[in-house]
Amino acid sequence: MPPKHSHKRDSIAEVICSSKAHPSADTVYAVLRESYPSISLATVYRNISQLRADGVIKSVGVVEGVERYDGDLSDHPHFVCESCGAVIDIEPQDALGNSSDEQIAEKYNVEVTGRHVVYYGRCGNCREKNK
Amino acid sequence: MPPKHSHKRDSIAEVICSSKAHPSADTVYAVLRESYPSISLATVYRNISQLRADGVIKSVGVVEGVERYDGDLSDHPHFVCESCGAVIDIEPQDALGNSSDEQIAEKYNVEVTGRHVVYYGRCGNCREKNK
DNA sequence: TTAGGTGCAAACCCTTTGCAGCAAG
DNA sequence: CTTGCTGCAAAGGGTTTGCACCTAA
Repeated sequence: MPPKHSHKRDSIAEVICSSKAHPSADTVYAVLRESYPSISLATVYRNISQLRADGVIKSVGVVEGVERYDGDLSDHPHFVCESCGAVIDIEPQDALGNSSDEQIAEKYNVEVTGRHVVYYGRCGNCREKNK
Repeated sequence: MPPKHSHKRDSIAEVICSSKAHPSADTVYAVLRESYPSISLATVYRNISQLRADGVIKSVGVVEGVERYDGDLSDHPHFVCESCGAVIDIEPQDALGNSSDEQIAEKYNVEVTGRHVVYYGRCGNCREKNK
């Protein structure tokens, strides 16, 4: 049978995709309570999980113990404020190797104190196991 | 008065700094139970926190819900296996812009499916607040 | 009718903290 | 002494899950 439709799931996706703040589950929950006063946090978590599996949204990592999500699936850098936890998009052309910290600092009005490059995938062990 | 000395803290730092696996608090705990059968997980967490504040170790982020640590303070890329959670060091010269995914895949025997560049620091708002 | 979606509450799990006792300067 | 370190157990806080009910195809 054809996949079902869920207004709430659509709304959750919309909140994440239309925001530039990389919201957490709890933030999405707070926003949606205005439209769906009875919505449950569990519903938000479950739908976020499914939206991730469906490739509609992705995680940008855990900031201050809370997972943050992004509706922009393109591979791009982020800036994380260590004071308030804000997550800011950095344009791909400003990535490491193309731009200095000073250039990023000026362009995005931030102070860069550190950077981190992470690759994801499967390690040699897991590939051997045909996982 | 001069700062005190703690054999356990030294051992915790040593486990992290001598490992290339980027261990979690729980992994450190498991290792140290061999030398200190009565050590508490709380002690591991407290000392990790202090070692971080002292700049002896740093966090490499949260993998599968668990924080991982690195005794190599240099700014370098990592590879995270999405199957088993392994964290592998990537040499700085292989960072984005200097190396293709294929080159990384071959050199480190991994399969790269994604990458992420993160800058850390203070955002404009927080700088205005003189935080 | 029937697989999937939802709310609620409890469970989970990693991490932190309060407290009393211990150890080192 | 006096400050810091430790173990224990409990508390915290974000996320997941079991269950019964509801909803859309």
